Amino acid sequence: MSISIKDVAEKAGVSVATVSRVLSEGPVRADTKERVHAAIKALGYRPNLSARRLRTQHAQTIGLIVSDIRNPFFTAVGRGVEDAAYRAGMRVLLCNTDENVERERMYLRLMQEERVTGLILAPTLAMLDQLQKNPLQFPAVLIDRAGAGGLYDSVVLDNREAANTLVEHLFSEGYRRIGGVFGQTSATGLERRDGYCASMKAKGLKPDSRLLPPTVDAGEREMSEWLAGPDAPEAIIASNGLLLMGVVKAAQRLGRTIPGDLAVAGFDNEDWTEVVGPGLTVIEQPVHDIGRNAMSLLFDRLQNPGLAPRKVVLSGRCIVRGSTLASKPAALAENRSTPLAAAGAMNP
Amino acid sequence: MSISIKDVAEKAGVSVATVSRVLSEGPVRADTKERVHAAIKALGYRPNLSARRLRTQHAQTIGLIVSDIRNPFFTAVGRGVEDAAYRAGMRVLLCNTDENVERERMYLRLMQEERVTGLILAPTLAMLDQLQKNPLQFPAVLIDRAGAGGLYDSVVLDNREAANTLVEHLFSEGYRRIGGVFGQTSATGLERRDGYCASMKAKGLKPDSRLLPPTVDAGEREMSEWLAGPDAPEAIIASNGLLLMGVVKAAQRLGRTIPGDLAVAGFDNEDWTEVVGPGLTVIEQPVHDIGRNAMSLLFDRLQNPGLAPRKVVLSGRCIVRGSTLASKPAALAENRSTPLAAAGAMNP
DNA sequence: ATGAAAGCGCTAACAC
DNA sequence: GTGTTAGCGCTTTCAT
Repeated sequence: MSISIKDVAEKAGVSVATVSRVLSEGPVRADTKERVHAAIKALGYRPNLSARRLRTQHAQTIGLIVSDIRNPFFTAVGRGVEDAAYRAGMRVLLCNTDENVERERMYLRLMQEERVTGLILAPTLAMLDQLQKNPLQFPAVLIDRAGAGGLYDSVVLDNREAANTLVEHLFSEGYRRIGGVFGQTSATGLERRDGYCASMKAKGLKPDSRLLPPTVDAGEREMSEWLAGPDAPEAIIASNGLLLMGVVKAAQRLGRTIPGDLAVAGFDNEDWTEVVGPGLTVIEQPVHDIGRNAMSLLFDRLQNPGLAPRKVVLSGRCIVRGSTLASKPAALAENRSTPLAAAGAMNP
Repeated sequence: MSISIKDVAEKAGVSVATVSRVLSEGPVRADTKERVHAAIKALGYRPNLSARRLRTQHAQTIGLIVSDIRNPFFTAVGRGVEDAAYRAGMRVLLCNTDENVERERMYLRLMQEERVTGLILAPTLAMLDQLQKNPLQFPAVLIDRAGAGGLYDSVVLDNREAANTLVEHLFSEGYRRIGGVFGQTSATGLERRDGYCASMKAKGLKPDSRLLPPTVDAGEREMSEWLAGPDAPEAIIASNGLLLMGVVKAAQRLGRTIPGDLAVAGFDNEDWTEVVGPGLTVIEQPVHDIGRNAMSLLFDRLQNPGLAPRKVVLSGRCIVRGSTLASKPAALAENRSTPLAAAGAMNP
């Protein structure tokens, strides 16, 4: 049994109500306040948050459910959320689903049991569906993966545009046999594939894409087969940082040079994409903004629950690096370790 | 106000005690149990965890305080902790300190207010000191950074041995002017530096090391200056994944080839270290085991608070890749994108 | 400015 | 097997 407000009251010779007032900066005479503070310090008292939450009926807690916090995209978004929550005096309850609907459901239950103030969620495809049928009991904002949405606030990337940007870029660099690997568990993966397919068709090219679990291993395995086969592409687009890593690993394993044998472009401007090989061309997402925007939508809704659902669509930024510039290989060949030569931004 | 156990009791025509018993799988007649379950479903009832925790006086919660969850080392450790907690039916409360003692103190306070069952903590140097003077009120396990420890259970890497392994390896490859960059905020960084210095001196070499904030930027900045100056090393050791990335970026920015102009070795076997340049020689830490071991120490202590503090020391594994093999550059020169040629493991 | 007391939702004696 | 009740630690009227 730990120190309670009652112990403090006793020690300070006041009632528990007074102690409570001191804690919440209520109206208390200066000298009593002093006595209470002294008692708190002497006893090492810390208020019990469970009790406080039970009494006040608000948890001051934001739930954050993502697929895998090891994915740098979600770590960054998570920090954005955390920073905003922290400024608002709220806790963040973070959960990983591993793209597993069972776990997702479990954590959703947990959020309810914690009576969270609000929820920020990157749902799997399966969950997205359920969310429409069984709406959540508390305010929620969808991030990264909103699908057609409708019921919820959301903040997402313009996935089709971004995919189109990559295709355009590869096309303009002379590539025609452009393949794609996309995450199969999220609306985001599907949208990027849609954008890719549409863009290819618009150019009279034949799209060739694979849907995979969004992991490094799956990407490496699939690409190893694909690159070894007869229909190997000359350029590849990967729909997130994990698959992108898988593509690079597969290319290296098979001894394919980048961009000589295979041009590579993808999503997520992680640190390593700048230093690997000739540098990788990627779509940079405004990761921190995604978290911040989500929190701001959430706070708006908390203050005004009647609001119509809003969808914030952010634009990616295409960072061109050597991995898609086979047409000018001379600039790269002379020095193995200065692949930054071709770095720059287009389509801001 | 949300649905409470009372509403369920009413709807099912039983007392709240009975509902509670149903929830905790207590002795209840089958048909009443059924009625209660029906009521729960009909009302969409979910128990209030704050109330339950208040009443039962245990939070079923493990606190986890790390410096930065974006650091893949901590993300991995975190998953180890989470998995173990999950199996034991416990929540994990995760907090990032950014190596900032203020935030660290704040989160420690939070943990107390949440009345966590136990705590797993990677403290800064400054906090490590305070922990000895003001012992925590609840069971805690130190990870990654235990210092001399004494008061707490801990699980750490054999940092001196690992640093020594890297020096040995570089030495045997013919390098003599071996520098090092180490994190300045953790006991771990200091230990690795100690090991490095001792090892260098034992060989009659002059250690040359820098203590830095453990970030990519700090590493890149420091190394950029160092490499451009007159006392540039011919090999460098980086004490964690972030500094290692900084080293690589600096080398690239200055046009230094790896390992031709600069050999590079470091800690943390992250995915990208395998694909960058000729592959980076690193010490692989048993990241998942660290989390698991920490949880198991914690559970032991919860069951038996009288136990003397235990320290678990794990060994790293040195994975040799091309970044330290300048002596055989021919094998690497022929193909820019197959740097795995020299991969292998020593010192298991 | 301060205290007395009710009650948030739940579990655990204790009765029957 | 089930109901009654006390109380976990806190905040918040309502008195004074």
